[in-house]
Amino acid sequence: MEKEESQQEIKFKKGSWKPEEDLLLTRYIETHGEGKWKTVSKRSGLMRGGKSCRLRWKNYLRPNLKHGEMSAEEEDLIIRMHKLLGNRWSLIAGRLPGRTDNEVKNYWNTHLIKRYPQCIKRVRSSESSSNKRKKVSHSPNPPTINAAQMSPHSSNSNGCDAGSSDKQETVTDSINSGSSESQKLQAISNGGCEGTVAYENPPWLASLDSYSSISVESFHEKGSEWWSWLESPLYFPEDIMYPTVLP
DNA sequence: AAGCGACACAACCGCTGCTTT
DNA sequence: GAAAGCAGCGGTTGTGTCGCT
Repeated sequence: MEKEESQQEIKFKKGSWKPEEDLLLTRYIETHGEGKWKTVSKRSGLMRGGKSCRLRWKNYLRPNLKHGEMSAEEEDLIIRMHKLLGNRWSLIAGRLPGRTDNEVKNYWNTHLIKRYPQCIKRVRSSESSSNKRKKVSHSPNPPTINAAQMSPHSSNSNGCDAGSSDKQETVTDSINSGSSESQKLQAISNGGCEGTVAYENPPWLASLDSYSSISVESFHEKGSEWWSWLESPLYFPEDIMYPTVLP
């Protein structure tokens, strides 16, 4: 049985999708709806794996998708969100109507990464200390957010800028190490910076019931409030995280 | 005009976590 | 509670296109 299926998988077609395949998939989903991708791949007549079907639909065929150049607003939001969430592309894409996680990821990797190389370092160093993919809610509701990744970056007069990979490591190290609960919370609420926090703490800190995550329920409840806060210029002063735009 | 390298984007792969049995 | 199956995510790779020599 398993052997049979694995043999069948070998027959799955790979590579670029042809217009007629797109049409088949679109018609099938319009009739039967999304989901059960394994079934889609079998019943639609496509010789494609379920994963491939899903990806094609989500990234290309789905209605209301935007293609083409990112607007300045979208780009700005990506930068802000990336600073906050790191490489959580699906979350970032969720705030960009019509854009997919793959598109955001590609855009970041091809366009923005050149302009903000200091940010790569920061994310990599932060991910190296918490490399495991963070839990994301299965429901369509907002996900669980890892508090370490949401830590606000303080303004500073003590070299504690948000672009500092060292400082980011300090935060995550502190959180991941065997520090006490209160020390961990301190590390988060200070954004890893000892001393003054020049910018107002984020509203979600008040809702933290543990150092590691914010509950789905509380995020759902307060989500829009937090997002609008996130999007405010106060939170990510451009001159701190991105002091220069490289030529 | 041909060859080559860089770039952009689509698609694949491996892994994780949730749901179902 | 354990195992299996499935969906989704992020990293990586493959391929087509464009510009330069």
